[in-house]
Amino acid sequence: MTPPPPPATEPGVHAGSAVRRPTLKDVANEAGVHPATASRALNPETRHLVNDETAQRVHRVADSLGYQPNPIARSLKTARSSSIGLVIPDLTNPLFPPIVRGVEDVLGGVGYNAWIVNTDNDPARETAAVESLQNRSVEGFVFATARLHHPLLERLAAIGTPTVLVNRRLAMSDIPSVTGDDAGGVAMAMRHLVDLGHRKIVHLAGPQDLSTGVNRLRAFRQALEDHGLENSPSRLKLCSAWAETAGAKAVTELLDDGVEFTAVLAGNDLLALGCYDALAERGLSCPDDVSVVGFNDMPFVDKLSPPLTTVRIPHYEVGAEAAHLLLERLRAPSRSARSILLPLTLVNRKSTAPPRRL
Amino acid sequence: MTPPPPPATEPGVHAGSAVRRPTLKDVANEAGVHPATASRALNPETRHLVNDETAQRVHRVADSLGYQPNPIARSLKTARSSSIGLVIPDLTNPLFPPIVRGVEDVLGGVGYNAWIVNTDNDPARETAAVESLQNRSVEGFVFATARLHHPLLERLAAIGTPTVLVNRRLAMSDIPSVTGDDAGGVAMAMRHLVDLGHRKIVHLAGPQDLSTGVNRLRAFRQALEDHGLENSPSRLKLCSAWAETAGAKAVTELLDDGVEFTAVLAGNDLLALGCYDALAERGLSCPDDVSVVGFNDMPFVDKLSPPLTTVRIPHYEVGAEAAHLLLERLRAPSRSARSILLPLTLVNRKSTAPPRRL
DNA sequence: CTGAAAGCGCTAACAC
DNA sequence: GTGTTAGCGCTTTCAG
Repeated sequence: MTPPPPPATEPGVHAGSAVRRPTLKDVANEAGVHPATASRALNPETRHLVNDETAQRVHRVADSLGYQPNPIARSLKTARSSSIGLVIPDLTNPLFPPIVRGVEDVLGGVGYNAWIVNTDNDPARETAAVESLQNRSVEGFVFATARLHHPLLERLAAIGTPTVLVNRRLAMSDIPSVTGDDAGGVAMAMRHLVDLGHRKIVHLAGPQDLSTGVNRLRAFRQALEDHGLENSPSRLKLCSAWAETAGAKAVTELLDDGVEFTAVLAGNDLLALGCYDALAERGLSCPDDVSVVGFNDMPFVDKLSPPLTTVRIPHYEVGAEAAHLLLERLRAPSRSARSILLPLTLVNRKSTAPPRRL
Repeated sequence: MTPPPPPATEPGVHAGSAVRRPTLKDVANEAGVHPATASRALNPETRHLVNDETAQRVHRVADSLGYQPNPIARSLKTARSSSIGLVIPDLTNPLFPPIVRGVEDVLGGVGYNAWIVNTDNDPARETAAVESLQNRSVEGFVFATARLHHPLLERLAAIGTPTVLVNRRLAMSDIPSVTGDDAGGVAMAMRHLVDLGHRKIVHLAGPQDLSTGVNRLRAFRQALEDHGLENSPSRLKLCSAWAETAGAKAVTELLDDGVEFTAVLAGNDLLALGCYDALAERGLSCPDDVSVVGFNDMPFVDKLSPPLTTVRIPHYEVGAEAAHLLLERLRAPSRSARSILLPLTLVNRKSTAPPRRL
């Protein structure tokens, strides 16, 4: 003799104010139980505390009413928000969207959401963003903005805020991170070049305040040594930014200085792009005159002419793994922090060939 | 005789549980006023209701305590969340990041935030996402996923949910939107081609269930007429997706069918890319044999060979304008809904030239 | 197993 | 101008 269900509201789409959304109390009343019982019945964690029959009734009523728990009220009570902060430099940099999707896809699977903020690499914006996210009670953070020395992240780690880094790491800290195996990637790229017969290889190194920049440079030096190649300082150009212009400038200077090289290992694809520009400007052909390999496998670098050979970083997986790490951390704050190194792959296209000139 | 301020806590960065974050009550106690008064003093909207002296004292105490209002508690009380939902097909499509940043940048300026969800163009995912966002009490939506016929959006509009569309619109509905002026863009592109001397121009039309697809096609036909060009059905290829493969397929079929053309107007850059592929496959050169113009000015299309001439849509501004429209709507729900058409620009690069072959 | 009661932090009537 | 009171919707002791 349950009362007839009320006129079914269109599930999922409620009016701004046309019909008040049902609350837990409504469900409880309708089901003839106390709100606390309804709460227990509806929450998977506590469902076992309530009589199975009652629980089913509550569920039926909830469905028929189109009841949806109010996460805000729940948050206020539990001080948990089912949300995390995802801090990136700039969404329009094609590196980051796959990471974001990786994070969101795994988070979404367990009812979590991410607040995304762009810092444009401005520490002040970053601090403000973190503060604002903390106000919104995020339970943890994923940062793609780590610098080698990063006071904010160090402080966050010190006070135990659940945090996972992606792509980049701090100089010294045990903050869990998910990064590509830069050293491995560089080794692959260098072996590729050496196998092709190249002996004079230059490196366009990225900013040395970021772990990626220093790791790739270090690995380059290691590869030089491993392959018995001369480690001349002239074979190295430090670029102040991961930007096309910086890459072009570096290669132009190399050329102007009369440095001999048949191949260049660019710290990333943007630098490689700049390299293409500078080479073209000097009437040098790629790969006939010089081979170049990039890093990241950005969208459309396969459309360049020649298509860019590059080291692919599994960005989506980076994001997904980071989300897993963070969730794990949130569930069991005690578990020791792990970091993950993801394998990279060389994508061999047309921008590398055996050296023609000495 | 104000009591000495407590030891200053590191502002902005609080421990997970080390020190409890100060609440309004703490501030009120410290300032010797009732929480309600503190609330009024701290809230710009109501600050005028309280004695200026008292208000200043409250502010001082709040600062010294590092007090930050809890948006969750406020939301629960006010039923407003200072957040909106931003629904896009896929963040990894380079079209969308600039839109997202446009939205977030203006929203952030007034204390709003956006929840971003990806639907992968799946209506079921979209419905689920909207529902989940409604649970989170978003105050409104920006949709980049509109189809000509879109029951969900129609329902949302019907019940008065503040909503703004970007890029695409519905067939018939007065939902406010911010889009590029597709008709104008196509007209510019066609005039460009005609001025170059092209008379045989084909159009690779995008999906016809999206407003962009039909608007660009309609404008193409209009341009044919305006310039006195023959409107032969063979000069048109409908593509089932905005994808490179679809573009390649279309052009290949055109070639196979012996259709004569010296220029192609691609519905978007991806289609243009496919066009490049198909042309190359047949040993045809661009722009020597055929000129192509794209649509969108995606990142890196200036790096193709030849660099793609395309119609640029100001995506960032689209997002920014949409945010403004939505905010306005949230402040004054009554104000009549406007839609905005943003001017497009032709980016003339190297992929168009006077026709060589007839 | 279920109900009662309290309270998360804040704001909005309503008094005074 | 300020305090009082109540309550947003939910969870969580604590009793029974």
